Amino acid sequence: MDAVSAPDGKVTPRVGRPRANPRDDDGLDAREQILDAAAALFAEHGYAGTSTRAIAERVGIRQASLYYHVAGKDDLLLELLERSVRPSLDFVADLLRLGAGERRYAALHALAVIDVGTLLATPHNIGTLYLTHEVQQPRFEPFHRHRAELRSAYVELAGSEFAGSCCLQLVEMVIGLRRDREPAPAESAGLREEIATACLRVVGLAPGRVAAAAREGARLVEQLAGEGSRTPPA
Amino acid sequence: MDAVSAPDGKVTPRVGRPRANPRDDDGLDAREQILDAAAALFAEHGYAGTSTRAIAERVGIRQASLYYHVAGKDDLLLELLERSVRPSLDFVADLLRLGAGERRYAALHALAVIDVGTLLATPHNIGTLYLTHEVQQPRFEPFHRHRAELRSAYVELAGSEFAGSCCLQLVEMVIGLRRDREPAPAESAGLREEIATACLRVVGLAPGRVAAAAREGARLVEQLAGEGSRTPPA
DNA sequence: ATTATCTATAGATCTATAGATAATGC
DNA sequence: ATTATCTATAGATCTATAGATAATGC
Repeated sequence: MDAVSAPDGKVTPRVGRPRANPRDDDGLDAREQILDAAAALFAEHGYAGTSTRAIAERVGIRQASLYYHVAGKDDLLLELLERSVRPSLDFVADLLRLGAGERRYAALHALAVIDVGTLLATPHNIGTLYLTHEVQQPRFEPFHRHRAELRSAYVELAGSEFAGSCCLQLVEMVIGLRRDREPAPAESAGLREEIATACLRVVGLAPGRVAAAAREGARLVEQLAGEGSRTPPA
Repeated sequence: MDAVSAPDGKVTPRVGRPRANPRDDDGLDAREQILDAAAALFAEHGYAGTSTRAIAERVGIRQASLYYHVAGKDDLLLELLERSVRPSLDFVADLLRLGAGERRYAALHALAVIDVGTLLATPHNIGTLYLTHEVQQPRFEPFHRHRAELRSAYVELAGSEFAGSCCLQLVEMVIGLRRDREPAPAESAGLREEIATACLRVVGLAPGRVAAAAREGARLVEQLAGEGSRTPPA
């Protein structure tokens, strides 16, 4: 046994000097614990409003000890941002292929369902960080590239720049809904469908055809989520 | 003449010790100059990312001199936030009255047009501050109340909580569009219509009735904007 | 005399680095 | 010996207050 995860939450001996205020062992390695603490605090107080000291305190270590695991605060934000787009992005290529021609609307529905799902599955509602102003700094360019890829998938499936923007905007509504009131898992499933259906309406699909496209979209989601080793989002 | 505004932009003598770095006289009083500088900097670097020193420097005064006109940084943010909702809110009562019954969709369209208009008219795209995390502090409760009023107007006209959220979300899309690329005034008019029409579609109005509701909505906007002493938004 | 600024500064941060130390592993 | 932490601190902020000063107004 490798001296880290305890199957029952008991404290497990670690290499290195002991922490000042050890928390219950959650089985995560130190970097992951730090990312989780940062996510929670960034989401509540914003990036600039969160000090490295506050992050360290939540983890149970001293402020300076963060730097053994992490290059700096921006390092943390970048990784969290990436985790909020990557899972959706993993499906984009397949969806664009499957969505060529007739099944465009089904694919759009599926993309929305998946993307709302990853935003819901994200720990501590990281999506709130999308609009933090610091994100515009060149340091976060990799995230921007990935989000732009996602956006252009919406544009292609929705049929125009404007319609694509509307869909992305509707999908990201889930961030605010989740902030105002954490939805129960049961509601979440319905929310994914509702938002995806709103996307179909906003792009101008005739109401008579919305239900069919939604059904076909749901099939696409199951097909893609089942197929790879990927986890289906929440 | 009252020693402040110069009709031709020339420097006008002021009461009080001269400023360290006087800018060209823009005719605004000091508080207004400070608000404008704060808006520009908050929008670019965020609230937490903007120091009082930076605001003062943009105005051409020393950091400490701000406090003669302003109680603190949060004072500035609150006032800017209020200015981004108040103009729309001034129309809400009338729209809810006019929109009872059959004209609900026309009133929804009108509300969206007006609201996109005020977000477009806002100096330095203040709307970006809606999602700044500091806004959640109790200090900014007055703004929250006003935005909640606006939101519930959308909910009432759209017919459900969810549909109302969708509309508000679509309207606020203009903030991001404006951030990515400042739209020319000519595009702005079209944008208002496009977004308002997207709202009608997203709430499920039959496509055949969208155009008529949009026309009627446009009439409502003219009627309301013309009627009071209020300025029609940009 | 009044007004709007200035200079100077206290006190409270905050990030990141340097070097010491308390565990385990061999 | 290696690892993961600790303590201590430098250097750079940042907000807000106190008191001085340079204009205009009367």
